[in-house]
Amino acid sequence: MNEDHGSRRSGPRTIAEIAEATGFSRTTVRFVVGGQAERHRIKAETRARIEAYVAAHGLVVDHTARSLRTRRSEAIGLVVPDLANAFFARLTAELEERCRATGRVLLTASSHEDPEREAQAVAGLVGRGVDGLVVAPCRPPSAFKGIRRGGRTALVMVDRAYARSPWPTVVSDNEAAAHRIAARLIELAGGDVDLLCACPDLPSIADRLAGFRAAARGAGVPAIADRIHVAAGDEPAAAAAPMAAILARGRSPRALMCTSLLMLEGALSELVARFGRLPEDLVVGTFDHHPLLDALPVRILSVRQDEPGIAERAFATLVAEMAGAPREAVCHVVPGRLVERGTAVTG
Amino acid sequence: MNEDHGSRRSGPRTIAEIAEATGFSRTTVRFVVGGQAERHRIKAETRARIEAYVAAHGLVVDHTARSLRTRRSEAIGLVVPDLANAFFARLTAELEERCRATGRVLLTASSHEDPEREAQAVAGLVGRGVDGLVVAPCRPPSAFKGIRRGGRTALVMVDRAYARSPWPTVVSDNEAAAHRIAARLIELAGGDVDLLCACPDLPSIADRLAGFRAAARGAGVPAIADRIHVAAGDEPAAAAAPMAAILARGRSPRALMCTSLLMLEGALSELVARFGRLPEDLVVGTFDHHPLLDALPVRILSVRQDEPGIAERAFATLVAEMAGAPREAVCHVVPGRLVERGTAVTG
DNA sequence: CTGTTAGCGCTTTCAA
DNA sequence: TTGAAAGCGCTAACAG
Repeated sequence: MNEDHGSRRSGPRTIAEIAEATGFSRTTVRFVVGGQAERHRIKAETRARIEAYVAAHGLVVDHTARSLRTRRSEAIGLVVPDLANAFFARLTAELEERCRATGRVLLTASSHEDPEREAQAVAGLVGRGVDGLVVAPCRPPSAFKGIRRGGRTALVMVDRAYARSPWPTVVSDNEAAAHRIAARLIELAGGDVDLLCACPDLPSIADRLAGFRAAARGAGVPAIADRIHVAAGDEPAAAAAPMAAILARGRSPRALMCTSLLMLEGALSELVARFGRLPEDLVVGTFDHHPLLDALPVRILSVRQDEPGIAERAFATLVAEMAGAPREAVCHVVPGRLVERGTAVTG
Repeated sequence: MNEDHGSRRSGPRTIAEIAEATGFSRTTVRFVVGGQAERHRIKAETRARIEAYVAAHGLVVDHTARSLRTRRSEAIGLVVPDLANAFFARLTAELEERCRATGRVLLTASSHEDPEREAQAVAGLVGRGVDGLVVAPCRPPSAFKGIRRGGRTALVMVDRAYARSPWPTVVSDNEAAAHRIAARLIELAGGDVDLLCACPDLPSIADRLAGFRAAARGAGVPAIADRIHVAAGDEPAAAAAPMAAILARGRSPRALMCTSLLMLEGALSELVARFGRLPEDLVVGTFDHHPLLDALPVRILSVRQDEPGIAERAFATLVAEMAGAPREAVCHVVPGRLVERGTAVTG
């Protein structure tokens, strides 16, 4: 029956168990394990006895119970389209690091670009009592209105700046970066440049398109609309159709700009399939850097988004709001870094 | 003073609030929102009134309070060396998906290969009351002995099978896969093959080394010990030193096997730095696939680990243990998939 | 069919 | 310097 008398248990103890075992009250125990022994002038011997017991048996304070009482969980939630995506994976890692450093934990969830899943994820995390939420939203954020439990959950958006979002937002400088890449490609290829993009309605992608268009306009490139090719989805296979359209011109593109690494992967596959290799004089521009790009036998420009910077801004904003700062619907823009490398193979 | 009378609040309600507002008891409300209306034969009108109220005002059940009472959190924890690493990112995504599908949430933490951080992460997650824990351990798992709160936290290890671990473990078939890659490289390069590796003491890497050695032995390759080059850490920059040793022979290696993508990246950088391009007849074998590998101008073999398979096995094992199944210290081996692609550039 | 009650382990306030 | 008591929102067992 009662195989568990409290003293035979292995594993860490609760505060009440320690109190009973040492003969002091819960309050006293809590003061010493909470590091408030000095402040409450606990007798040295009392303190020593309690600390010895803890050292011997261990202690894990139950955050569940603590949260219930204090109405805060020291946890923050993250909702992204896809955790396996390199950008979001790095963002997750950076946020997790900041959580750890401040004694918090990170709860993660993926929306797979599905607003319903996103809503479920948010509700689930809020129900778990997260103090704050970082979301890379897959739709205009109207759905977030009523979700905040008692209005107490802080919220910041990342990666996608929907117009007139009421939430603070942190994004990369997509338009400026796209402008820089495009201008350079146009310069290198004498204006003969194509853009391969997916999900043009996402704010981040729309900004990249705008940057591309502005650069083309600035350089006087004609018929730029015919040079913008939209894939059905942001995955390598979806790049096949638009690439077929490009290759139907009967020659390799001179310069190719991609709005994501996945598009680039798809494009390269198609080129390799068509020509047996990557055309030597091709120039490529892309968003999101990957070290393997350096080994490709083409001239390549990429923009590395500043995940640590984005994470830092988002986290700081979130913490400020959790600490009671008024929410401001500002959009923080974090610059990326342009990486240009001459082609290695022809060097 | 009392600006909040309970009915003026916006946002979802607690069960007690709904009970008071509708005039029924908490039990009744709980039965209908918990989908147990049928089972307890709640009057249809009662049910309709409650459901209407919920539809109008929303409801978020407080998992914090529920957990405190039920002693389970419907949450599982994941501790990996680095969330940004592509393999672990995919594993995380797969686990998160399985959590979502079963109404759980995933709490993530990184150890950065530091046993102390790992212990902190585990303690933090256990303190949060996770029902189960998936860990890619960075040291022999002796430290996990006492951590399980009340002995109730299920635990399964992934990616690294330490000898005589008392916990169920799920890993890739590193040795067999390495054997296959090595055998093929030896065949293609007439036995002229080098291995670049980091962290040879990790069980996964040790297994890959063993597979390499066995293949070399089987093919009668001489002086294989001289062909194994160890980097100081699993990061591209650390590959510089061992690559320098290889290149000091005055010629490009014929076949190069890497125990991780990061090693491969470092190796390719060095080759490009040395020769201005990748040597045309180089053959490369590596662990962990990446789509960009397909665009490299070298013949390449890679083993794609089966993250969904690993996640599925780990999750199933964890759920079984949480459901009361006895813990078995078995090691599940999930086969990877060998991807071989002829060189695109010389094709 | 519906309501009452007693805690889960913690923090907080008040008392001694 | 220490202790007692109330209660966070929920579930579970038992009464009607």
